[in-house]
Amino acid sequence: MKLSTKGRYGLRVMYFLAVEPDSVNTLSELSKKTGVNAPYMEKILGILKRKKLVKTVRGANGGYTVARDPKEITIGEILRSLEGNLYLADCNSGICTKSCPTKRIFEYIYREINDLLDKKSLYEMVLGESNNEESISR
Amino acid sequence: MKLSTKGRYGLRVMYFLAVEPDSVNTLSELSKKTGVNAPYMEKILGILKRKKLVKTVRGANGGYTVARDPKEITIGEILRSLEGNLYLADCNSGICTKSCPTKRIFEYIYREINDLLDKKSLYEMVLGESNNEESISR
DNA sequence: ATAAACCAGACTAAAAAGGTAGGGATTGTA
DNA sequence: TACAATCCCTACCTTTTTAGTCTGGTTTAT
Repeated sequence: MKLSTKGRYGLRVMYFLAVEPDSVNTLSELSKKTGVNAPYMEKILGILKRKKLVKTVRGANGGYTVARDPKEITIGEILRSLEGNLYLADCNSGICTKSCPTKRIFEYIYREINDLLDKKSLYEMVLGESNNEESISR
Repeated sequence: MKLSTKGRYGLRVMYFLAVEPDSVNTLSELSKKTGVNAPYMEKILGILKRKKLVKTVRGANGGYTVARDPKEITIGEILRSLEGNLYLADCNSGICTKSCPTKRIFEYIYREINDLLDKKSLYEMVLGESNNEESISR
């Protein structure tokens, strides 16, 4: 159970976009800032665009911006859009019928993790450096 | 970000062992109960044994039992033993230097998820059916 | 002895992740 | 209008991981 690079790189690029929400970053700028090769970064940005987390400006002088107020975008939303659903359970096997305890525990964990991730906004992450320090590094 | 079958099957088998902590289950019994084919179940049990989550009795009439009091075993311990560390971050790239916000957010999430998983014991999972119902299905 | 059980490691097929490539569409500017 | 800068899209490929299989052990109660 590990986040893939898509999730990590995706969150990283969202950070750089959120830092300057009013300026347009080109793919090559974002590739440089994040340290991720351009074609792969482009793929990730494509996903983020389809999920309406980034906006694009096409043509010359175009590029990418964050689609919405970073205060309204949660870490959970970003990760789910790139990692697929964080759904852990998957009760196959006739074993787990109506009241399967394994299934219920997975559903519980699933909800808790998502709640947790949705409590943290992209904006808080940007602020992290300064005022959130103490709540983050315990 | 999804649990592999190892984690799911492993938690399932730990549940069946915890339900009757005093009886010895053979591999084939556990394979039947969990609905997982025997050779693969055996592999999973091997991992759980090395992690000291199950005990074995070798030879005829042998089998598997839970190694410790289910109250002392957490869901997190089980999942980590099968899924590897749930470590999400991994700041490569000179980009993320001393005060990388992405790294810190991942470390924060990592701790929170592990805290969460370690708050739930195997015993509580076994009880789930009856008294934990309302806290689990919200 | 023998049969019932666990043990250990190597092998393989399938899926997912990670990365590449290349051509197409859009648009600001000269 | 031409052209260069830009996003856009799909298909492909390689590597790693997952999931499962196989074989041949070792241990021990009867």
